[in-house]
Amino acid sequence: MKIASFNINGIKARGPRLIEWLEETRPDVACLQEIKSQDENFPAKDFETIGYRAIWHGQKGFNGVAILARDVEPVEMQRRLPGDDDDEQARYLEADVKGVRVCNLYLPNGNPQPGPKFDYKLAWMKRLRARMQVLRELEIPCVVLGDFNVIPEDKDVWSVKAMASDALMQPESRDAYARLLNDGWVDALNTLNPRGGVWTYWDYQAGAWQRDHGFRIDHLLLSPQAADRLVAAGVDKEYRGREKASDHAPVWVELKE
DNA sequence: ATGACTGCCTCTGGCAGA
Repeated sequence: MKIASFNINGIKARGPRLIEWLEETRPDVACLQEIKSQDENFPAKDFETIGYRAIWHGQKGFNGVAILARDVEPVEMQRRLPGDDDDEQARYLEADVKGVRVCNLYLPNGNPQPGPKFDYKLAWMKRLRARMQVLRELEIPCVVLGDFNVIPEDKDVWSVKAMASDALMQPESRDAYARLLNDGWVDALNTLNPRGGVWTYWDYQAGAWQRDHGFRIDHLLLSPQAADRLVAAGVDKEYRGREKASDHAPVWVELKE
């Protein structure tokens, strides 16, 4: 069972690229972030045409997440991250698909830091930890995946110096991410690539893609019951080099049936 | 190097992204 995550940076702008990727790689589940679409404009029919059913949580202009499943309807289990009723941003969606709990997130970027946006990021990560503790206690195969907007370690970035003051790699961001792993979640890409040097994002600016100036911020975290079934994980890097590409590449994990 | 690019919803320039 292949479960993928893709920050598409606008579902309207990325439509053809997205359909192309789904048809070429055929993941069982595809979690999308930054759909930047209101609910009524979500192109569900385009996905049905190629065999995917979807649930989505949109928002005007930015954010927005969706879960697509091949041949089956994703069963929605949670919408919005619990812990703050005033949080209106569309960043979290959970579903059961073929016996696996799939939790799709778009974690706040947090720049500039310090400031209110960074405070929101850290508060969001605290709420995420609480949710993931509940999920882990279910003792089921569960994958929490998406754009975490955290560079976990120095080996996950092309230049530590260039990114030193960025919210993505502040000690507070990294500590909050490390706490998730310490609670018993397995970072699939890191486990299979312990030496680092694996990127999932390349900036549009300054020829970052051509120079391979990237970093790893899209993650797939596995509950123990999912980690037991880990077969492979990877980055569909090639899609970052195509015409009208997102600035993120898709990431995926393969679990034993 | 105050640089760079892209998408969104238009107050077609300002914000957000990372």
